[in-house]
Amino acid sequence: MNRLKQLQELPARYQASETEEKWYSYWEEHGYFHSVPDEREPYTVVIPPPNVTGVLHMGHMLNNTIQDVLVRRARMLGKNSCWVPGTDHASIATEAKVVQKLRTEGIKKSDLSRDEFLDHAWQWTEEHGGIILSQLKKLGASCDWKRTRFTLEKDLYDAVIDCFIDLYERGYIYRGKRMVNWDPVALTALSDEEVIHKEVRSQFYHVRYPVKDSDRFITIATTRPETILADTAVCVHPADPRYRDLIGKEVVIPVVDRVVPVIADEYVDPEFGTGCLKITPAHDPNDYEIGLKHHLDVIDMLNPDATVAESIGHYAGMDRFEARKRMVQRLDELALLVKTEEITNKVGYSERTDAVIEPRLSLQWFCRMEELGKPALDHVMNDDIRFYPANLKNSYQHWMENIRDWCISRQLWWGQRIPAWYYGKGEDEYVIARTAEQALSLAREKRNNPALTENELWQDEDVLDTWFSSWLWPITVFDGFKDPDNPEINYYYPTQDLVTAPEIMFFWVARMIMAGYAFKGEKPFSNVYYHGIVRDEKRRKMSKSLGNSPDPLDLIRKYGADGTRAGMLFSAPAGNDLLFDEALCEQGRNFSNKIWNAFRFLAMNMPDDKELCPLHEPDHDNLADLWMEGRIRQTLQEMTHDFERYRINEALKKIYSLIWDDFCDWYIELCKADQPGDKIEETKLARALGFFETLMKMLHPFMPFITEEIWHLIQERTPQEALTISHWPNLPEVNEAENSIKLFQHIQSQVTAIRNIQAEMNLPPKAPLQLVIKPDSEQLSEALSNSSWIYKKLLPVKKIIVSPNRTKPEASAAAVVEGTEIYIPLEGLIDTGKEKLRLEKEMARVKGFLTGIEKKLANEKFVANAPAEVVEKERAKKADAESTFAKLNQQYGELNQVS
RNA sequence: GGGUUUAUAGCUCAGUUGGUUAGAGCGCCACGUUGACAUCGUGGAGGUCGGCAGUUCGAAUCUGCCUAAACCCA
Repeated sequence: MNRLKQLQELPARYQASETEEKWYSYWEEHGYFHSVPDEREPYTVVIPPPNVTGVLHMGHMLNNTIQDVLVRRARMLGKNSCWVPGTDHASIATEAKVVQKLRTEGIKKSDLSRDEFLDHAWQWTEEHGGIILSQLKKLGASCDWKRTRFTLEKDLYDAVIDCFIDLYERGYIYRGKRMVNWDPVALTALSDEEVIHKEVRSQFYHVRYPVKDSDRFITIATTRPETILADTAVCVHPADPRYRDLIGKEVVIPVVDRVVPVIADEYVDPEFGTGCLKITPAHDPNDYEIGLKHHLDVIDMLNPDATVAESIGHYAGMDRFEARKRMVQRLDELALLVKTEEITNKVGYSERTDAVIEPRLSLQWFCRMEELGKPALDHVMNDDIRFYPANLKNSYQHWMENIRDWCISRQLWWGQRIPAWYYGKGEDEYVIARTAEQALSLAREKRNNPALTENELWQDEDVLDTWFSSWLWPITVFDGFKDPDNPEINYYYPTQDLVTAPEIMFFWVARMIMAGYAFKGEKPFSNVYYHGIVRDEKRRKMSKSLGNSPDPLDLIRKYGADGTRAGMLFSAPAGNDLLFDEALCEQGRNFSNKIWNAFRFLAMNMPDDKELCPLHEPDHDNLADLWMEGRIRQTLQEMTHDFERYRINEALKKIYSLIWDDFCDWYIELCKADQPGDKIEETKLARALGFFETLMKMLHPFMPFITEEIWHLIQERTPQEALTISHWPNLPEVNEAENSIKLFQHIQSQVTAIRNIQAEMNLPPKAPLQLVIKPDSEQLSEALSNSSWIYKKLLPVKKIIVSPNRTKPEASAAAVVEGTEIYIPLEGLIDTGKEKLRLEKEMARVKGFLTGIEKKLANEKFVANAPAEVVEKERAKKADAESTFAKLNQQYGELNQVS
């Protein structure tokens, strides 16, 4: 009784926050999101693990909303849905945050031991870790929380070490001195992918170097004049006539007065700059290559923090940019600075610290990519793994075919420590081992020295790139390294869908695919759905630093999680970036409210004394029922098609329109009792509730909370009957469905035409109308007669006559809808001038249409060449248009007689 | 410099193998609230599909060139 009363008195507005709290904990308590292997088909998704100490941003919102829609739908389709959540230790980002935090406490990283630092880092992780996961719950993410993993937890740590050792033994990992991308703020090497090239305005300094034993000069151009200090040659194109005679001579490097050779190499572009290139092998990758080729000296002028090294003898300890200024000044004083021009060039910045990357020669660990990349490329190109949108295969292919070895060592402490133990300073004096003991015995063997002690061994100080652990994620979350044949990995792997952004295709997707084939001999997932980047209305990427990103949790508070989810998805066409607009979340909230009020209206019509059981069998004598049922079936098919192509926003738009336009604006209107205040007939109400239930199922993956709420308001349900674990609707085919839809839509068009007349003739919306409907066939006439109640529900009908033989009543407004003539007698009300204008406009439209078709049909080539079907269709269109025009013309003529 | 993609109503986007005087949402305009919803209802006005040329009976849809923009790689 209480419940019935509650239903009668629902608030006029939907209250999102209480509802969301209630149902999320309900779902969690009943373990609906927990998956264990069983006989069902698995549907597995691994979350792209966010940074453990991060907070939810708009990109996460979009990413996880999409995953949740897919996972929830799969669950309703009867699959064993398993969405594995977790976080990433984000080596460089987290370490930077911890260092910064310690600095505010007056502690320098260099004052701490490795263990002390890691204690601080773990403490930080425990304080901030997992915030983002709890935020995902607010969004409604139906993750299997019991499976939450972290890339630095023991099992996953061990897996990374196993992986390193395995690859080392297979010859894919090597140590070498190479030119790497050096981040002088984070003090670590980075991979190529972690460098962002930005276009900037730079000064291009033209500097002349004196040619030794001559009064000539040779002019070079550079954007980094401080590196002159480390020049070891000047290079020209061998065929460049300007400098040909200087090849083999020597020049004097300004300021340091070092004498270096002038060499020739075809690498130099004579058109660019002065055509004369200064060579600094230690500080530029191309120069390094030239240096190797010509056996040049390598002079490293920078300390790790990008200050000038003591050994250079000038500007020692000075920051590189300060040194640059001073160098320019000095060159000017020496009258060697020819000119300065402003140019646009690309400069590499650290993805994490935004510091200008310094190419630096250093000893690092690398992973060979060529062989690992081969299957990863092939299986994407042959669609074993499908990309959505597919055109991203092109970038993938391009990257894969030009792949370079991966620098995997990072000069950081937060991460998996490289399992290399050294026993000497030589580049090869190391062993790879899981433990110190193992290392010792290996080292004794390798060195052939059984007396070697543990104290003479030291482990590499560095850790591995975070992506070197992330690439194993689809395997390690199911303990596929520790226990390669366990039932879980056998059941869940390969996973089905991966949802991510194109910007991490190389960082992560490509490498996961490599790892999948390298360690499991099988792809890690079948489909990769790439969504766009969330941008603001000015197309700027949303970011914290720009301050142009709303706080997702604020959005959820304002518009509800459902409204926010809908808003994100509305603006998210597959593959395109989305211009986020808060108005779309508002639209989502309004939609929630619309649904709420539709239900509230039905609830108000419920009997006072008993529960009403929703009916799922339509009334076959009620055209509206047959139509609604047909529309639902249609929409289900269309949504299935959209999901197959990952067109999630399209699917949402369809169910949105089905609920709002079809169900609320037409179906519910037709359920209403004739008299205001009277209740809806019980069986009609029961059927409306039946449809409502189906619609809630169809909307549930997108807007899980309000749908679950309404689901339980419609009927009392046991936990086994919760919407989130219910089955996706599957409506049986019905004969005549198509005809019912057509007939109903014909009536809809008529009703709209009549409303148009009401509006254009300025009739008060409630002024009673007489309607004369003149269909063009007996059969249609009978069908419309049987459904004449529909007109009465939707329009203020005083009297309605349906007959194919009626002539036009005098002084009436008229219209022709798909061959059916409509008259509205307006004795005394009609404004003949206006009505004439209306008809003229309509006639002009039809005439224009007709002219187009006649032209086409008059074209002999068209009639001769076009398929018969098409020609036939044009002829039918012509006949229809002619008939409509004739009817309109007659109506117009009669109007003339009246006036 | 190399590669990829995009260019359709004021805005954001649909438009299946070329064949309905081009569709949706938002925005805009007009009218409307004693019967769920103004976080609402009803009706309406807006594009000839970036430009040029071509293929074709027929092109927003195919081809070429041009212009503009975005992204990736070097």
